[in-house]
Amino acid sequence: MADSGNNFVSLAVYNRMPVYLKALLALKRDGKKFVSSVILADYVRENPSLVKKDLSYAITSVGKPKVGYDIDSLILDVENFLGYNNVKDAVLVGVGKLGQALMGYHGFDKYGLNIVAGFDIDDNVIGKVFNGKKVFPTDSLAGLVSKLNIKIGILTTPQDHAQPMADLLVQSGIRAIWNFTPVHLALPDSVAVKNEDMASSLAILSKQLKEILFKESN
Amino acid sequence: MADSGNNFVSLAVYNRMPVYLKALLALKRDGKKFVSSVILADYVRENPSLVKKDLSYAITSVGKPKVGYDIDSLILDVENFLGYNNVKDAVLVGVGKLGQALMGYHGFDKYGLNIVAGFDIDDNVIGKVFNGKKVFPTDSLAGLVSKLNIKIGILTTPQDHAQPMADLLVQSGIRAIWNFTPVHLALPDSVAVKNEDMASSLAILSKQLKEILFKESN
DNA sequence: TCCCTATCGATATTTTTTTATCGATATAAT
DNA sequence: ATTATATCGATAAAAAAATATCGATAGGGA
Repeated sequence: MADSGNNFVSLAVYNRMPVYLKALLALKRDGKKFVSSVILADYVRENPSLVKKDLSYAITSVGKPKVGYDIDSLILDVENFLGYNNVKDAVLVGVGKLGQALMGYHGFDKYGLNIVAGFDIDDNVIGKVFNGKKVFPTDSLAGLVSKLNIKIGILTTPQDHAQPMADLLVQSGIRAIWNFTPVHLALPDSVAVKNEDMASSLAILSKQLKEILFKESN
Repeated sequence: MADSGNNFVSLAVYNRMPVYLKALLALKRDGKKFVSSVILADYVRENPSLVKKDLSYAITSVGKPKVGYDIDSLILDVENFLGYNNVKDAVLVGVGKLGQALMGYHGFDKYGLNIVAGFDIDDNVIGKVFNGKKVFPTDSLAGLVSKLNIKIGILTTPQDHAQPMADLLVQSGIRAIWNFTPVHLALPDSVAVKNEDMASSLAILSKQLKEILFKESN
């Protein structure tokens, strides 16, 4: 049954769910109507039992023995679980190359994320428009955030502005920060943080590469 | 003792290690010489026992009772564990906004990652230079990768080019792909993949935000 | 129609990860 | 010099996560 309210679901499940979704969309494109946990597990390289348990958090209707799950309905369930249907407004602070890339990324619509505006201190970008979203001076951040009751902030500033801008976001009423800077932010418990940690990713990739090359040399 | 060779260390450790490193660098900047597992755990919001166990994978010298670990030597150990000292060359495919941001990002030096060149099919970027790295046509990718024996490819293309370009990378001899596209890549087992999954990150951030707001409303 | 089989969903088992405990010891205080 | 204490490092215990098992059942084929 679907997880209504606040039953605990582990972060690992949240990490795998979008992977299942990508697989389901690919299977749908291939014209498939049903998929079993075995097929899906094979596709995403997980264990079928794990897939069944994970999907049980999202699913609203039962799967059929001998056939598996209805792909269309499963896609809806997973998208719903991930919150892709309820739109979440966000502001972005630091409109450099990365900030521009994120403002211009059309994929966020799909995830239910709507970047309302960008903020920067640089006159060269203030006033510019990326993907229909305008860049404002950081002075005006607090006003807009509180007026529109925005809860999510995306942080793409240079390192030395990360903490001050995070503080400004929090003062303005932001309660969740998606941190693309490599800075360890000091924030109150009342604010959620997700660090997009390139260092970790790269370390994991290197480790895996090392393991693959090691296995071959033996 | 430090993990030499191929003793298994879990991905969770690899995820936390860069967080410890950031904390250690911050403590060093504050003039601290030693740090205990309790202090470090408090800083990164983990359990002291976990910190001790994690650090044991990286550490080469023992910590002192009543004092803790020597910060300078611990920083070296963790950087070594993460492979920041041995330089890893990489190529980047897809020099759009995100590709340019990554090519221009100076932080990668620190992690031991050296982007040697960018590749694209668009004449508007071919020939341009970002952060001292030139952009070449994708035709020339295979030649350069095999000549320089490069093992890591960074994928920042539009969605529809992701799989073909991943295939090209693999054919050229690339053995590890850092995938910034939201595409599920079909690749042989002999190639490591790390998906930089924005969908997962955002889902986790939303979940945390929801939990925080839920907790307050009760 | 009646069996055979693939699969679900629930639960039991196993494995992995995290946390707690404890003896040894270096440092600081008395 | 002696004592008290904070910490390490090893290991035991607990918790969490992943995997395997199994009865029930829908669908396909004899």
